[in-house]
Amino acid sequence: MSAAHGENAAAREEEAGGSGDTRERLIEAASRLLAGGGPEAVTMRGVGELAGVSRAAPYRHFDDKNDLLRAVAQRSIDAVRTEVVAALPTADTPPAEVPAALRRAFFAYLRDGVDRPEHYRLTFGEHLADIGSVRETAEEIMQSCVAALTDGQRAGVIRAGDPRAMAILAWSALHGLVTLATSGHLARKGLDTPEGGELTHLVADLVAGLTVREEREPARRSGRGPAGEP
Amino acid sequence: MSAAHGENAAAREEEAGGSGDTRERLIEAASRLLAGGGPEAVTMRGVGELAGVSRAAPYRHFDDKNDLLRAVAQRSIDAVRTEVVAALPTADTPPAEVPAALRRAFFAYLRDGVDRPEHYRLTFGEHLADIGSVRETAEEIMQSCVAALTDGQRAGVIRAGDPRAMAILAWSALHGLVTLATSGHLARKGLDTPEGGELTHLVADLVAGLTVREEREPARRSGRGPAGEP
DNA sequence: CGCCTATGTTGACGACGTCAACATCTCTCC
DNA sequence: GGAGAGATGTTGACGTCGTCAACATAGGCG
Repeated sequence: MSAAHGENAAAREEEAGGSGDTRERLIEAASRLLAGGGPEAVTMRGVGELAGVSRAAPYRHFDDKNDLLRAVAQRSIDAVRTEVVAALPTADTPPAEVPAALRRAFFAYLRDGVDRPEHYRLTFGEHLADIGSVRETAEEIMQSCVAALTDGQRAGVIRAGDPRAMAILAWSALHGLVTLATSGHLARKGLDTPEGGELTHLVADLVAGLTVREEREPARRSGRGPAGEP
Repeated sequence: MSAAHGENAAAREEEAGGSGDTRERLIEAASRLLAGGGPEAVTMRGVGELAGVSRAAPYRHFDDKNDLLRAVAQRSIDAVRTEVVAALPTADTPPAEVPAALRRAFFAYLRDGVDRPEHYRLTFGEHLADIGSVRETAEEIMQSCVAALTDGQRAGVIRAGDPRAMAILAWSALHGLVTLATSGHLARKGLDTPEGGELTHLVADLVAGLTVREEREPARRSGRGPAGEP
């Protein structure tokens, strides 16, 4: 009832050169199966086989299937965080470049989700139980976004308002775009190229809604959108 | 490969007084199990038992488990559509009341999702395969929203911009709020009462972003939010 | 050397989705 | 009325899945 997760044997041999290789191969195999057919396609037997071990071997490294999937999800959200935080504007970003940086960060998030839909759904969806750690990482991304918006407000390029509320709405919109697009509720045409496509425009609109109003209008339907960076 | 779904026997005895009762009980049972523990908790055996029939009886009314869940999802989204469309402003709505009507409609959507999270995820999530019909209903909701925004623009209360893009972003934001809230990524405190809570404020902010700018500021953190209808 | 732990294997169990075979009930048509 | 047909429901069985128990091996350490 109170044991931490993933406290299976061999959890602590992190960088010991031993044979932690197997654990790695298991995660990789699970990740591959996940990408191929969603969580249902990740079977312990299949993972073992793909990793070159037997069907019960994964239980030497993970408590159960949920624990294994959690490791995959954690790895996935860590990558998202790295990418998004790197793109977000900081206090040092010249004010004029803040909107472009926001667009880059938002689009990176969107792209991660759309490119690996099963990983995204696993990470931010409902399938997983007991994902405290994943949730923490998500909260870190949120905090970075709030900080970026606050900086932008100080610099006079982000409109007034509770930055946390704005970040939640922006994140929700991105999350919605990813899941709606990948579940087929949205046309997804043109997202193959990073610059083109409807989602690019939507991200631009989203950022436009966060910035202060100048003479700029929503910038819709203008051949090359404002997402081509300065 | 080309057969329509749900074309099982007895699919056509819709209002025939016969014993279509069983089909109804099966859907009800599946719905109950779904609400209790997600799609994994919906087992054909369990559905049969809860409906008072045997484990294979559901196959007389549905092609397979997916078909049964699709029926549940269709019923769910139909209810959402009815509720949301009823709340949306129409061309006859006095301009001054358009924002409030939008808030009501958006909040109804949000509330439906948060109140029955498993149904919502089933309907708008990824679990289901071959949900053409569900997707069509979702598209109808979208169209109604686009129409409402267009009317609002004509009436001068909705800001300029591509109404379809605005509707997609708004829907995405609502969808994101629902799924993030119900998967625990968001604090969900206070949503028990329809008027209170953070989500109410967020919906208000969302609508504020769609309306024309007057002297109004984002209206955050003001004890009783603008969601208490006029 | 002998033991302990980490790691890996096979065997087995129960739950699940699903199909086939059989039973029953009802309606229709002669 | 009776015979057939179709709709509806039942049990039996199969293969797959997650998971545990029992057993095997191998390496480190006293």
